[in-house]
Amino acid sequence: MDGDTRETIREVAIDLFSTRGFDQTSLREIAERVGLTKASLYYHYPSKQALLTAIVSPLLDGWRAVTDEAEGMAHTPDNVRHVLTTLLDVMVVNRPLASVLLRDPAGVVAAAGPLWQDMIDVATRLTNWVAGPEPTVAQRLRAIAAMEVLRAAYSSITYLREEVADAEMREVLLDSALGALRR
Amino acid sequence: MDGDTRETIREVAIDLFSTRGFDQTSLREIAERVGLTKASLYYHYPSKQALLTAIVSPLLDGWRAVTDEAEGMAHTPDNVRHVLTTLLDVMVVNRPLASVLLRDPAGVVAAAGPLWQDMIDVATRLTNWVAGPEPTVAQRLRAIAAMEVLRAAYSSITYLREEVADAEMREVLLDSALGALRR
DNA sequence: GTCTATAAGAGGATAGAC
DNA sequence: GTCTATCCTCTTATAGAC
Repeated sequence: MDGDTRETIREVAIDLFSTRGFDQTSLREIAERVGLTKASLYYHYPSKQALLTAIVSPLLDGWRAVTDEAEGMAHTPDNVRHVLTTLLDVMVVNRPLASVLLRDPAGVVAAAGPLWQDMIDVATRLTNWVAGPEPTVAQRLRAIAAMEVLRAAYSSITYLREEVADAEMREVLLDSALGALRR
Repeated sequence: MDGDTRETIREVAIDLFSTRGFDQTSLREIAERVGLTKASLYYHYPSKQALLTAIVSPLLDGWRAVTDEAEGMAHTPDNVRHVLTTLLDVMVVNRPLASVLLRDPAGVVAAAGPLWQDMIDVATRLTNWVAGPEPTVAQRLRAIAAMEVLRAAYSSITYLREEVADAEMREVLLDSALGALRR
């Protein structure tokens, strides 16, 4: 059974957006891979932008959940570790999906509009929490750096040919992020 | 004197590519901002791709210089610090230019072709050197993470509203990258 | 060196038959 | 739900006058 055409379209789109980029991927290509015509896609999604939104939303939801939880917690070393761990989980789970953002930020920005602003806002809130209360500029820079380390979960696809076990990646990157954070 | 039209075009293109993305920026927009017509651009650059190449090449050259120097050095803690420092300098100096790459990697990949492969190759060589001789998977992950920290030089534009002095940024990010690297 | 005019094509999106 | 056919707009790029 291939019951859910809508879901198939979403999966194909994730694959293409994450490798070729959002702008570089035409609806014709997606339709071809799914085995439909361009016009048929519009029955399932009213626009290319709507398709993008359907793809990206789960990641935003994940970030928001982590952020909401964090902001209810005191900024202790244990809690920082916990928050970074949870965030890393979200990133690893949504790996293919997040590549969509990294492949063509400009295209996503142009298409996603307010959704993108939401992502910036959530990411900013999270970075601010990680930086701690009344942070110095240096602490804020370190917080940004720590977040960038987690991004290595995606870059590693480019640079490491061999497969890395999710568990090892989580462990190493968490420790590395904490290293980037402390003075 | 506005003697060098060619250089003016390059500067306007960097500005637009880095904010709107390579694909999202049309030659019409560039021409408009420069005060020429689209057709006139083609007198100075034979194609949009050639324009991109002219923009990106200096960054590639910078990376290559750092990489070549690194590969002639032993992998000692002092040398690692030196290499990361030099790389950070290159990134800070070429900040607007590097944003072109980050804004629309997919578009750049599609247009730059072999040039892009060169960049991947150089970045890979550098990451490998930073990981040290016969590295474990964990060491390679940490090397990737350290490189990502340097990228915070660019992300900080998004997250830090206030201006950060180049000197402070270099100091903090270098220390943070070293923190990400060590176990 | 810069212009006007135009070619040649791809993209997203819609109308309406089946 | 899927199709064919079409619209409209925008793009990169070229031809040729000045």
